[in-house]
Amino acid sequence: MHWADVIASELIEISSFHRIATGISPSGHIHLGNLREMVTADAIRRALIDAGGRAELIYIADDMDPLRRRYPFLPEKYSEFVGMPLCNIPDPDPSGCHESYSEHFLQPFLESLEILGIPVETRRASEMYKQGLYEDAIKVALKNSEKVAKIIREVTGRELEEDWYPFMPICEKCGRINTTKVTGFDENGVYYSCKCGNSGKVGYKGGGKLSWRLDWVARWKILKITCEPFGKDHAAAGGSYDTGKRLAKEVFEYPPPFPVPYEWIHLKGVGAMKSSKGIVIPVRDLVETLPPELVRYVIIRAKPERHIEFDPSIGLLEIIDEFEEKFKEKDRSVQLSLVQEVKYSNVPFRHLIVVGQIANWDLNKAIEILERSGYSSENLKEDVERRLRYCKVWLEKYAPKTLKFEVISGKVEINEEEKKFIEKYAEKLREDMDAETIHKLVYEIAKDCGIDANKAFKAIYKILVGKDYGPRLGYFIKSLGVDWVKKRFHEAY
RNA sequence: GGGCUCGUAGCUCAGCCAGGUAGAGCGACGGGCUUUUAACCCGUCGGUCGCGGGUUCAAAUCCCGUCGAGCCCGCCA
Repeated sequence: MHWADVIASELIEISSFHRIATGISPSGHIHLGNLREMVTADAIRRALIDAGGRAELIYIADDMDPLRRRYPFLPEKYSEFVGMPLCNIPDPDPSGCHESYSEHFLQPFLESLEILGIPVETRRASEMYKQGLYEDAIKVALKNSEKVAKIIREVTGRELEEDWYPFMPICEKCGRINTTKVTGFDENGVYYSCKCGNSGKVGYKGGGKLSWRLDWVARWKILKITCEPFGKDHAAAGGSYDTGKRLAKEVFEYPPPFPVPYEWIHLKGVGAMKSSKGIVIPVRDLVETLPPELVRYVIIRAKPERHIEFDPSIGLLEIIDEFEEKFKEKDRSVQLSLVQEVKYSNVPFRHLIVVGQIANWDLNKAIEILERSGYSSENLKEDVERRLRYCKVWLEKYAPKTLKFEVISGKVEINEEEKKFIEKYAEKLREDMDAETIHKLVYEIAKDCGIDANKAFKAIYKILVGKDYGPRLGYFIKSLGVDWVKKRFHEAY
């Protein structure tokens, strides 16, 4: 049974309707590692529906979260914004394409979610706070500060100051949220003093936010969350899910959601993807490189509790092979990955890599080549058009050099034997020959010259692509144009 | 100090939740194929399921312990 179906079957015993929450932080590029949370949630949503239940996905974008420090990808002057809520910090892109720091990272991610077929209700924390949705929760938390502190002490073993409050006001003077300290509260608002020297009072609607461990729990109740995937950092003993469970029951009187902890995705040879370190593959980039079903498949094929070692290069090619194979078997991971009804032709991605390069990414030329090689199906053109685009991007961005070739010009060093072969070959090569004839001619001429066919092929590849090997020769020469190839032979030595 | 995950063929992993004669892909080796760049087809080799104990008619699977690897929490979120 697929992991998503196992979770769905457990959920459906609790209720037939579920609200699944996700909470990826828009504090930097949202990357493949973050995406795991969304795709995991969506796989569960689909599994629930397949099991006869209903489900909705909610994404709480915590744009009230303060900027922790100036990350390496940020300009120098961003030091001054450290501590301010992300929604109040300007777009770090020099073009200022979005209205705030958080929107700059959030927007492309939301676009990607549409491409990935993940229907999600997005709620921004800043808006929820301003709308007053948190008001009751804040009051409950403040009134129960001692109880909250006790729970946190018991679960985490951490010491909290006597006058600790689970609320972080935004300083009206310096705009920071992590430099303030609550000094008291009443019906009108929360009183604070800030390290900047300012002190004052903020309201319950948008004047500040609950500290993380409380904020998370408050959301569960406000949005009626029943299930939530989260990173294993939250899942560790004494982590925020542990405190959350108790706070939910004892302070907010709401049952904690069904937890689905998941592991990090590592970038092969680099380590865990961390937006703060800038080692990431942004989701936006990924959906331009791979068909959506494959992006999903990378995540869905692995159980959430397992590490994923993501290799965007040759390793990805192996996953694509696997996907194409399992696609025929109606594999469950494939089912849960498909976004729309896509009709795959029988052309492997691996082969498109070669054809695309020969055809110089021209669709009609590519189709022509494919048809000559015997591929045919109703949806060939439609499918190739779609996947050829991805293929090109992948090849440019992630493919190992060994899979790329480039038609070269200029002189090439070849020996007498090779020269003799090339000359004879060029002499016999004619424009009206078909690919197969061109190909067979190599063996013929090689035999005449008394050289090994292998050497003959190598000689030609050396001249055309500067390597000992290359794409299947007949089609290659045909698509380059026989006359052009002859000319190339002449200028090569 | 605490928690989680992993340990099964040379490699990557499936199988474990609901116990019933160890699987796949890749690699290697042998063969086929007048080259789809790491194409394709056929075949062979390859594992005391980390280790020790327990439960059971029966354990890779359940339980206890132990060793090794990785990560997380004990700042913030």
